[in-house]
Amino acid sequence: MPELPEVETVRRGLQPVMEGTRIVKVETRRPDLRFPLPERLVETLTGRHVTAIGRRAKYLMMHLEGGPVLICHLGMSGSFRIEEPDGSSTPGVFHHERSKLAAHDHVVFTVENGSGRPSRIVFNDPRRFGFMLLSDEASLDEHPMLAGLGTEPTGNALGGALISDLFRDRAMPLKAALLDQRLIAGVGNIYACEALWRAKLSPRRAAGSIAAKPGKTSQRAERLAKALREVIAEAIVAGGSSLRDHIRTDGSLGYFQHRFKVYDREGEPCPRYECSGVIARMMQGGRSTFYCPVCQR
DNA sequence: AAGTGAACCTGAAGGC
DNA sequence: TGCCTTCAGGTTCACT
Repeated sequence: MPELPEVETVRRGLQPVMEGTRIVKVETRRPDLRFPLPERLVETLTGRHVTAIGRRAKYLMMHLEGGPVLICHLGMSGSFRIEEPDGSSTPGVFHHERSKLAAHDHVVFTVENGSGRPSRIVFNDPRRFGFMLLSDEASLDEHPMLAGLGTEPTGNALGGALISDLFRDRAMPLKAALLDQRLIAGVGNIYACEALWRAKLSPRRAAGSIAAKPGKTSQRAERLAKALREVIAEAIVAGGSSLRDHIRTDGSLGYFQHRFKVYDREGEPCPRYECSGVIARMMQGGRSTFYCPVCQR
């Protein structure tokens, strides 16, 4: 489910309910996700105030008073849902299920904002590829899961010049380069496909082939940088993509999936104006790549 | 270095 | 109805 836009959507959902609140209870309903849950998870979090909910690439960070940071990754199927207090005026679809937990609800946080009406934040992950790790504010950047991450594909940091520098002399296919979190961090299978279509670049092309010669600029690298920034930004505005299940913390759906141009559209005509191509699917590194063989070169 | 395949795990969808 | 295969938004590791 979650690439950068989905994780950012989750962050924005959690922020108003968690920031500034105190965690009054943490319940773990199994000992492990992808990794064993941190041994001291419950005792470290219980009773502490949440100071901020952050994000880096596809990682969520729950910052706690006094220094601890809970690093969360949603894997393929992880999600958080928020259960507002009974009688809250905030709309939520889970009021009636307040006392029930569903299959694959693995970690339950109860937070208290001072009104005397606690909310529950429930982490659900059927496939358990997600994980939670404890770190500390002071050493967060050096945490093994975060230290090697590349540039965020948001804002102005990612430009043609940087793409050129990152991709120069690399023989790996562009698609593989986009999925390499050490180069650009947060792009997954969907947005890699979509960005390459927008940039009219073949997923097969060697990454190094779009790099500018020293001292020059590369139109292809500029196009790819722009396509990445735009598709990520648009997806965040749309609340991410919801494919097989709900994504947003309030139970509503993101709607960017309706704007996919190539992803999961094998056999459909290429949506580009006056392109006669048909969207194709191939496997690269064990993942499906969707692309237009006609206009993506 | 690049490419492939497998592994982790569950569930949905499609074919028969 | 059931049984089987294939595939899925991520990451990592072993091997050619």
